Amino acid sequence: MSQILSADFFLQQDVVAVAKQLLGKVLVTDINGEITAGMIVETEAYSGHLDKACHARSGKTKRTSVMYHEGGVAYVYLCYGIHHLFNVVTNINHFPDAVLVRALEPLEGLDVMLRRRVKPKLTHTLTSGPGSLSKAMAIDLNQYGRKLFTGKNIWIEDRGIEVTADKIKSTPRIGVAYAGTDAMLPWRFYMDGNKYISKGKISYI
DNA sequence: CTCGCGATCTGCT
DNA sequence: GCAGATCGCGAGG
Repeated sequence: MSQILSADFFLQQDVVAVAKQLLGKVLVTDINGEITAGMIVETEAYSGHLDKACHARSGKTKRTSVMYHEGGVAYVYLCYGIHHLFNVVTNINHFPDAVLVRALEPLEGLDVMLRRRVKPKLTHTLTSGPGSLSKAMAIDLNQYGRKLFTGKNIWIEDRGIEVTADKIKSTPRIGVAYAGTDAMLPWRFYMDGNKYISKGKISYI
């Protein structure tokens, strides 16, 4: 009943569509035999050179180079010098699109996640926010560029969770006020009512 | 609950 | 030099 997303899934050329399709899918990591899994409940789409909020807006750098790879690899970067943020690279070769995963609903390995986050018990903050979920899932620069469809280390599964269009809400992306009119694009998507949604400040302009 | 702030690294200006 | 796709803490309501 659970199917690892194939390489083809990530080659779709509409990153906004992929951001919506990833809601309800399950992100899994196996780090030194410790399995953790969580349902993706919040995403943001970032689309290539023309998107003023996308890291690829100023071309290819050491940090962004993996965004130019064909879809299906991980783009992980350090934000504010502290937090690792996890993105799914999409689109075909040379088109630097990515989906930022902003929140998960924990499903498996709760004890491992709590230990990594140094938390005594489960609350909605365990995997609410991109930096938090990366810490809970042990995602860091070791995952940079790693393939997401091999079923090893890190991958994404379809477990048949159905997310109908009326359950998907959209808003502008978080923390991208510097992006001019692109800050208003409604490219943040989340599952309505899920308690693990992050509470970041929305940047309208 | 909300607000303000410090931590700490990358890459552009 | 500085701002950034953030978080957790303490103080105040």
